[in-house]
Amino acid sequence: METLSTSTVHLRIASWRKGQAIYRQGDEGRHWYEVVEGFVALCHYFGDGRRQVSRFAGRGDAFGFESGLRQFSAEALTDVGLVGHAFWDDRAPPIDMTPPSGSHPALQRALEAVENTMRLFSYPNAMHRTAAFLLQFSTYCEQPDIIELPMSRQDLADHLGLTMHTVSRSFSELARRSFFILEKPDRLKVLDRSGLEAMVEFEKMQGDDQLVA
Amino acid sequence: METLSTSTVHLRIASWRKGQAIYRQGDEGRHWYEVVEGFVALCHYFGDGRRQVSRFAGRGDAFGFESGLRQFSAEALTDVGLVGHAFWDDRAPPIDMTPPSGSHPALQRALEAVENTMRLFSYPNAMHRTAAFLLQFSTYCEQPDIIELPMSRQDLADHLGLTMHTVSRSFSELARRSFFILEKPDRLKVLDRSGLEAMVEFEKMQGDDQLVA
DNA sequence: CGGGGACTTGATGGTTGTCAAGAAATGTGG
DNA sequence: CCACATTTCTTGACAACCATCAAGTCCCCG
Repeated sequence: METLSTSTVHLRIASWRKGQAIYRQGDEGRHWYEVVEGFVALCHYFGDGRRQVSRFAGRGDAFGFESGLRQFSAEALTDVGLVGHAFWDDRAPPIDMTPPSGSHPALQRALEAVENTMRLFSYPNAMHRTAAFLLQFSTYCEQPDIIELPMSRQDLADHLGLTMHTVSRSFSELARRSFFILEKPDRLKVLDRSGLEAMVEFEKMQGDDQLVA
Repeated sequence: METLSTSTVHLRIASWRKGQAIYRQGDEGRHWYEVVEGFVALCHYFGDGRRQVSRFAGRGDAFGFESGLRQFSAEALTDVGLVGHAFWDDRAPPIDMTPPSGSHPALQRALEAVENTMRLFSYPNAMHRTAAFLLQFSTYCEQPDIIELPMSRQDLADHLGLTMHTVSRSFSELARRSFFILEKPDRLKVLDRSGLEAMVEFEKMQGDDQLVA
């Protein structure tokens, strides 16, 4: 951990280089982190080599709440700047993580992020799932119609439960249908955002009269 | 909400009947809940009718942390007993939801539960995914080798990202291979637990030398 | 005992994973 | 700055898997 500056004992700003692991599955957790700059992939490795990317964390997101052994690895997709918070020091926690009475704690946001990811899996096919992901991810991008992807096709595949090939085919198909242009593999220019939103039936979510039993 | 007893202003024990909704997507969240008895499905409805069951909550699990509008519906799969905690009253929170310094707060457990669900999606096919779910769920069952399922095949399908038919076929195939016997559709007797565990390559998770980049 | 819902099973077509090859992008050394 | 090597990405062909449609069976409850 390359410390750049230290404001208090339990709060450190540090940076990692692209490709480095911030921590690994199996490590003992001592800190949780907020992303200041760049992108991090949180992923779980299985014994047989499968990898599950549970979410990508960008500016403002927090991760690393496992206080015992890490269940995930945190991998820097780009050069990354983080604020690290020590678990063992709970004097004046820098972010409110107390019960959900008013404030909006980091842990709750992490839960929502994972739940958002889970929703991707309800889409019927690879193209819809890919489109839904792109819309989700576009909120991280500065220009509204340019999506720059810090992660590889394999990272996306491990996130979406598909293969790299199917992800690539989905991109190509969406581009063929003029939803966007693939300027480079990791940079796409959105032409028809509302078309994408319609395609993924963007979570009307209003309490439409769904009944139980 | 049928109140059975009231211990303080912000903590109520209540029960729901099988099939009832504890709350619905779109409602305003006022409480979070702990399950005392029975099972609850947390599910998200999409505008086009798709349903995603993000997790099942059993005894000891907590749910309902969305303090704004509910993103999920909570549906009672069986008769259910719950402890409800009001958000707006933070005097003496009944369960520790403070930062992860030692204790094991309810919110953190919920995050882990969703992350566990996500791992199911990394399995290559329906049978493996089903087997992995059954092993996960068996921890709720009292007798180690009898799994009683409170949820329907459709609930399972919405949880696993499959159709009811494929879930049913997976059950039949696993039974045909003698991993268990389907005594009834909702009750199965496990014959070969270690075989199931081997099949799903049960999370060795040890920091085996996985490298990044 | 009878009716209705839930579950199971068969047949078929569409989608995705696999295997394989080729194209594009990236990095390196001259 | 260019040539080459390496990695990443794309695309094609084929097989395996799953969703769909359609019956049929089982189970639960009246």
